[in-house]
Amino acid sequence: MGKTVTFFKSLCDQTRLSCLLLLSEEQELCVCELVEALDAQQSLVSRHLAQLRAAGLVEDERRGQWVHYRLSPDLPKWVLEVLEIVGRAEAESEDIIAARRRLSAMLPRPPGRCEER
Amino acid sequence: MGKTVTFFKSLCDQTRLSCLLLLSEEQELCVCELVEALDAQQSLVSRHLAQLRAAGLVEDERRGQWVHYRLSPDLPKWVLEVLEIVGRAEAESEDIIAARRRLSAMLPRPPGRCEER
DNA sequence: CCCGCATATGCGGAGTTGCACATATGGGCA
DNA sequence: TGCCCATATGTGCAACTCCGCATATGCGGG
Repeated sequence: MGKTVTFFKSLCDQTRLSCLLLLSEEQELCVCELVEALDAQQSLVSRHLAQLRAAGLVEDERRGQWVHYRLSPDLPKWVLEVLEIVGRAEAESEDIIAARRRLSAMLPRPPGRCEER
Repeated sequence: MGKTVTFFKSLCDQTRLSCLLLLSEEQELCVCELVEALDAQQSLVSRHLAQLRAAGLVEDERRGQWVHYRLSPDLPKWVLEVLEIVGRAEAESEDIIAARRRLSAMLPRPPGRCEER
């Protein structure tokens, strides 16, 4: 199947879209932060992240108990452009605002995040 | 469901994506042209166009026996930006090139198109 | 070594999607 | 009116998606 179609399949679910947009904003988040931000079940988030990884959109890195996700560093330019545009368009959406609020309410999270808690 | 997610659901099928990209290029196409360009069944194309119409992405206009489709005139700017970016990214794809070839091979089609045949 | 926390995955069910085939609708034309 | 062409839609099926629940895995600390 076309790579482009595969890319859009990743964007056409609210959980995955929110993950991608939050990762664009925050550079890097661990699973538990996304679970909190999206107010979703851990297994759900984990599964969608696995799909994003399979699609090559994100990469993960284990640090201790935590697994951190970020956008893949080698995404084609047009993919980044699309994400940026969508990010701007969605910036004021209920979902994203609520997610950001829950995220920043988690704790004071100095650089290093989950490791500190 | 979020409007954004709905939009991407429209893009995540190859038939619909190709329809949208061809419509971006050609301004306006009738169903039989899309059927030819995509080398697909008429019922398939018609159904996907109906989905795009339901999503508000295209509008149709009956002219005699033919129904012409074009992008909706009131699409949000970010949607047009995404379509443009994808159009550029997909411009060289097998699918689109073949579609363009079949389209231009249909006939000499002066402005007015299907009406002339 | 064992426990607990963070994360991943097996599994099954409900809903959805994409498709082909057949049929319906609607317009032009003899 | 009757026929033909372009388009839309009903129907049934196979495949796939999304989800929750339960369980597995991986890691650090006591």
